[in-house]
Amino acid sequence: MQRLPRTPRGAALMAVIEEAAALHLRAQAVVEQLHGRPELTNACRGVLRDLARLGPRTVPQLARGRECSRQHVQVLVNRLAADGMAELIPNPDHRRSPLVRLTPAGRDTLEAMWRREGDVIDELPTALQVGELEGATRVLREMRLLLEGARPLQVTKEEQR
Amino acid sequence: MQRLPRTPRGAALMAVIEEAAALHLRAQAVVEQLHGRPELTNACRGVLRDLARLGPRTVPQLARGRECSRQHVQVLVNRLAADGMAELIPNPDHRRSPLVRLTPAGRDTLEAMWRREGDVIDELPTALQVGELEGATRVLREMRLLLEGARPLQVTKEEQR
DNA sequence: CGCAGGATGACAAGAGCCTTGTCAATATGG
DNA sequence: CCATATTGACAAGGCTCTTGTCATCCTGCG
Repeated sequence: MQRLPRTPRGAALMAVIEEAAALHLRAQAVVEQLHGRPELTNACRGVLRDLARLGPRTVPQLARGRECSRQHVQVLVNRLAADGMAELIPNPDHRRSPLVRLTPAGRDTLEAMWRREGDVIDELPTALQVGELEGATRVLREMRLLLEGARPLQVTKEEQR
Repeated sequence: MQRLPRTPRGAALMAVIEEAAALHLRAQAVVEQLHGRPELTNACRGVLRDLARLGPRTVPQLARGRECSRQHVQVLVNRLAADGMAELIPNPDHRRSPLVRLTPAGRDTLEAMWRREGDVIDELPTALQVGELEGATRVLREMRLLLEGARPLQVTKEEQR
């Protein structure tokens, strides 16, 4: 039973992917127990982050940016709205599709999350140098772009059925 | 609204985590469409990989190695057994808890998966050097170990209720 | 302007992943 | 030998996400 990239470079690429996956899972676990259960679910937090990063957006816009179905995003947004984390405001460009905006409560929640995460990150006792970290980041980004390759995007017409 | 690690190192660590997550998701998407839907689901593939890596194991052993509930792993194993990918063989050390072992069909399936993945990896057109990749792998591993910190493990007694 | 076709919100059914709780049968260790 | 723990099986339920369907709204084209 062979580990199958056959070139040294292939093996090294595979190792990076595996470690990236392991780190991601571990980081997610840390984040999970950091914000505890009671707060928002993972997917909701993702939408919240998008709203903070991108500003008010309609549901379909959020869905496109997230590469998942607009119906699902709709559910998440409705949940956030019900929880007072987001609100729907009139959209001057579209009467049927309101803009979703963070409420102050949503903003506070997000900032508390970021503060908790930042605290953990800043206190990690590591000897890693900023230069090494930047090198790793660059490698990871390049690999992601490679894997994105010629990716199709932006279709719609209800995703071509 | 601030991105909150306050030190340069914190920001660099955060960047690595974010890129690792992005790469992981992208790699998962590639793998997903590589093996197509008809085959096994993601979780089943994970168990299959564990079986190949670790050899015959009981369900509870698999669950502990995977940090998820034994009940869930049981379901996955039952599914694999039903699909002919794994088989249950008598366990000399435990009459009630059989060992789960890959069948030849399971092994073939796994090897086909690895071959497909290896082919994609080996053919990525990248200028990244093996040394850079190894550096990135080292950084990622170190960060994961940092985040594992003093992690509790191996509790049981039905997970302390 | 009028209208066809696309976009949007809402709802539903369903798949996959995972958890906790429970139960009966079996192991284990003192 | 017996209390305690483990194991397999089943159930209920939550979260994430998909696809399909509808009625309604919007937009662009003629």
